[in-house]
Amino acid sequence: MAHDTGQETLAEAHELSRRMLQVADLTRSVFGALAAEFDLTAVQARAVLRMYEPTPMRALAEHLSCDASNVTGIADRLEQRGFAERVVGSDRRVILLQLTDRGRRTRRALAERVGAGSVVTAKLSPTERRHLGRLLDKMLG
Amino acid sequence: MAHDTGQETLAEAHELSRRMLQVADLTRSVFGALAAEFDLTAVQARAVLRMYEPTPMRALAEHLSCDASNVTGIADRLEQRGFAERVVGSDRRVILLQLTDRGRRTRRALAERVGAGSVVTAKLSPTERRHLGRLLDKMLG
DNA sequence: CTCAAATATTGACAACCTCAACTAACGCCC
DNA sequence: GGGCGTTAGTTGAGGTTGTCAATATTTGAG
Repeated sequence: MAHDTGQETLAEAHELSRRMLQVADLTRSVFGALAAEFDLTAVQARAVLRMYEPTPMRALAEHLSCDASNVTGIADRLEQRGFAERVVGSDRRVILLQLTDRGRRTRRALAERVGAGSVVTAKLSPTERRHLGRLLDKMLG
Repeated sequence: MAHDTGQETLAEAHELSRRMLQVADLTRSVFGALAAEFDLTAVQARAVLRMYEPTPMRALAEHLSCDASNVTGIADRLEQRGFAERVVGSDRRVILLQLTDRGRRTRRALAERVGAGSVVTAKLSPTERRHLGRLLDKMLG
C-alpha cells in the first residue's frame, strides 16, 4: 500500500463492474424510452438506425446479433406499422428491408436524438468526453 | 478550430453515443453469457445477485425496474429450478424471496466471476480503470 | 370498525429469442 | 445440362420477459 503500485483488490474490480453494468442498464433504458417516443421498441429502433440503405435481413440479424428467424418477426412488425417494406434483391434469395418515407423521417429524427440527448453528453465536460471516448475505444478494440 | 475550445460537432457526439451503446450491448451480452454458465438468464442472475438477504418481491421489482407482476414469474422459475424459495414475512402481505443452498453457492460464484472476467478488466490498465471509474461515477451521479 | 393503501397473484396479450425443419434460389463442378 | 451442397428467409413450437387490469389478502390509520 506504500505508493501506487497498480495493485487492485477484488472489491475494486467488483465495484467497477457493478458501475459498468449500471451505466449499461441506464444507457439501454434511456435508449428504450427514446425509441418509445417514436413508437418503436428498442430492437426495432436499432434496426431502423441500421437501415440507412436497403439491408438484407441476414445482415440485420448479424447487426442485432440474433437468429435469422427472429428478424422475420421484427421485419413483420416494422412493415405492419409502416416503417419499412420488403424488397427482393437481384439475388432472389435475399430480401432487402428498406425504410418507407415514414421510416426515413423517423430514422433521421431518432439519430439526431440519440446523438444529442445521451446520458453521457449530459454530465461530462468536453475533456472528459474525449477521455471516455478513448477508453471506450480501447474496450471495444 | 484554432486551439481546443471544447467545441464539439454533432458527429462527435454521435460517435460517442454509438460507442457507449456498443459497450452497453457488449457488457450486457457478456453478462448474459456469464449468467448462462450458471443456467440462469440475465434477469434471473440480476435477481440472484440482489438476494444477499431475503428480499421482498416488491423490492426485487424495483431493483429490476419492472412491474410487480413480472417478478411473480421470475420467482416462479427461480423456485422451480431450486435457486430460491418463497417465505412469508412478518407483514403477511409481503413474500420474501430467499436463496436456497444452491442459490447461495451460485450467487457467490457468480459474483466472483462478474468481478473478475469483465469486459472492462480485460483491456484497460489499472490507471485507466481508475479513470473509467471516476467517469462512470460522474455519469451515474 | 371501516376503508384506503400496499402486496402479490392471475389472466390476457405482445415482443423477443432460439432451435429445428422446410422451401426456394444460387453456384459450382462434372 | 443436371446434380448437389450452400445460403436466405420463413414457419412452428416453446420459453422468458414485459405490460396492464382485475382480484384477494393484509395492514394501518381514522
